[in-house]
Amino acid sequence: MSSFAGRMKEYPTISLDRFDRENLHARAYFLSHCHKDHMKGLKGPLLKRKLKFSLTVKLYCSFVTKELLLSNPRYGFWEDHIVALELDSPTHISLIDETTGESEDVVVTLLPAGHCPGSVMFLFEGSRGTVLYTGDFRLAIGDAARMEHLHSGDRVKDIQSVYLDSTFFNSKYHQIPSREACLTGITQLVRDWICRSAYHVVWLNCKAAYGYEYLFTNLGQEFSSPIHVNNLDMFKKMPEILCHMTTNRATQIHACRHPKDEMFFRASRLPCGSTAPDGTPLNIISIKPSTIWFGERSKKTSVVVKMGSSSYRACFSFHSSYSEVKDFMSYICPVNIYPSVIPLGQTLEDVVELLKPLSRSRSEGEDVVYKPLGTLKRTRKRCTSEGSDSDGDLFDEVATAPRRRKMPVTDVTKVAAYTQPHSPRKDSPDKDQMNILPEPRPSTQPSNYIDCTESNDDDDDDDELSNIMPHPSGAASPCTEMPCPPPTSNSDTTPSKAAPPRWENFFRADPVLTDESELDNSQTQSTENTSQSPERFLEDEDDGCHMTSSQSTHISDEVTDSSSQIDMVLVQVDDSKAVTSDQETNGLLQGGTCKPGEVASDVIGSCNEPKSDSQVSSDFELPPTPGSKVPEPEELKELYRKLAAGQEVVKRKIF
DNA sequence: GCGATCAGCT
DNA sequence: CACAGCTGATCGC
Repeated sequence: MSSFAGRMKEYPTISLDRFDRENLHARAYFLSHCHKDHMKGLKGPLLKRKLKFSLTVKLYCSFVTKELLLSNPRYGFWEDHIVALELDSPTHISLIDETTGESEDVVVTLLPAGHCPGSVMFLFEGSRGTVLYTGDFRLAIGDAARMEHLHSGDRVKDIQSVYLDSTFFNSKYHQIPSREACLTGITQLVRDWICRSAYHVVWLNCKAAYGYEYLFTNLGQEFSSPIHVNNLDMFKKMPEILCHMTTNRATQIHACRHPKDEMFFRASRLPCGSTAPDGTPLNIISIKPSTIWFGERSKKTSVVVKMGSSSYRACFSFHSSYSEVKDFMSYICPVNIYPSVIPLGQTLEDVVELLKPLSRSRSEGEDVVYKPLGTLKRTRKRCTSEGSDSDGDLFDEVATAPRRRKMPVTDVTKVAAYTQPHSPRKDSPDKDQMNILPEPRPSTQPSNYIDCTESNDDDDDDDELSNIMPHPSGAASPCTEMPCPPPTSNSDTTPSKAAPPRWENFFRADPVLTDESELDNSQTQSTENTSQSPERFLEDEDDGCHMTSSQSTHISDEVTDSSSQIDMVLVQVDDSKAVTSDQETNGLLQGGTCKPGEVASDVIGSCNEPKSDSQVSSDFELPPTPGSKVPEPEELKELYRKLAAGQEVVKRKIF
């Protein structure tokens, strides 16, 4: 959470992302994005009164932020005082003191921040130097080099100060998998689940905040099925978002909310109350996007980790990792870096100390080398990174920014994707800014997918699945192509592949349950229907869990090597890895073939029961799932025969 | 009645 | 482990 007080040393007459206290006297306001912790005081009565009598005080933000802000009527009084600016378009602003008439000019440029729809950074240029206020951001490594307005000609601008989103500037978050990698993992889990039957639904447990639209729109696109959310009013002018989301509950992917949604989920209900009209209980998994949870893991994990029988954590970050921040700051190498977020468990001093090596600010003990011919040069020992200066600039002027090769601006799509993918055109800034859809990276699609490689599950409770899964042996998902098969009343049959689903025939739009007794009732019923043991609820909350390893590594806690910036590869399972190392170690595949109804793959780690560090074989000694199909001796025999012959025993999905 | 602040909760 | 909120209680105006 931002603890930025609102003002920058260099330009104290403007306020950013804070609108209370001293900021009430600002000459101009800037809002980087529409998250509440950056809007403190924005609807305060004092500010409202000030606006009423002011002709010059404005709020500057992106077009999307303006739209999102004004979709909340409580901010309606800002309407005539908001100036929406295009991305990457330097704009001259006069900062006028209305009492004295005194004026100061600055040029501000909005840079895409990749944090949530409409989020931007503000670059200010004026008589007191060039400063960058980052707001909250998620940029990938190398993105800064592609940002035109951080450069002047071929060189990086000389930036005096950066007011930095340091949320994850901590070695715990040294590496966070890329947006694409996280998306791939989540997509795969969703695919595995919703393709089992029409009654298999996914609940994305996302906190109510802008920032998940990237996930929603990509999933919506991937499965040609819109995501159910409570409200879409704020996106009414953003067709690219709108077309992948819906307020119609008859869909398989949900991101709806309810004040007691976790309780609903534990009762096998969706927050919206949607049910199948024929009374068939829905099989719901929850996916909770998290970053901090992953950062707390001492071992590397997959991008998606199974928590309980039907709940998953998926890595997902709105903020840049340590490496990404480091890359960004090393590249622009400002004189000062002021953190605007103090991560939990750290002090301001900790963060400042960590940031010092990335800035040009003079620190104690740092030598100042005087140049015989006039200007002085500071040692550059710390302000280096790849492509840094060679000896050639030994006599650089003090004010010279570090020399960095600007990248061709041909690959800005990824940088701008989250907020605005293209350089805005003058004729339709709105439309441009609302296009937040990045192109998914096809290269990260798995080439081989093992439906079931982890049998080290908790589960004693996936009955609902075993009743429904068409392939008790845990073989490949029936869904091998999109769109998903239509729902069938007999879920034990493999659905036909061609026809698109007709959800209206299978879902009933019941009013959302609010009555406790009704909820309790539904819970009872649901429990009966699905044979879920009460223990499951405990497991879901179990935090004493232990990661299983998988091929896909994750947040790395190594701070030593900044060169290893490779995104964690998610789902690349080659044939030789058709059996997980766990299984191999355990000489497995007896009871270790996939349990019916299991969603598991090399991408998905599991985290449901406390296990020993060595990931003991007791993983596979769990009692069989009640109601599941125990392999017949003939089947086992056949399995052993295939194993002995080196044949495939697990079906793979080929993409 | 409203806003600010905090505890508690996801 | 909670990234960004929400609700409810309390207090002051």
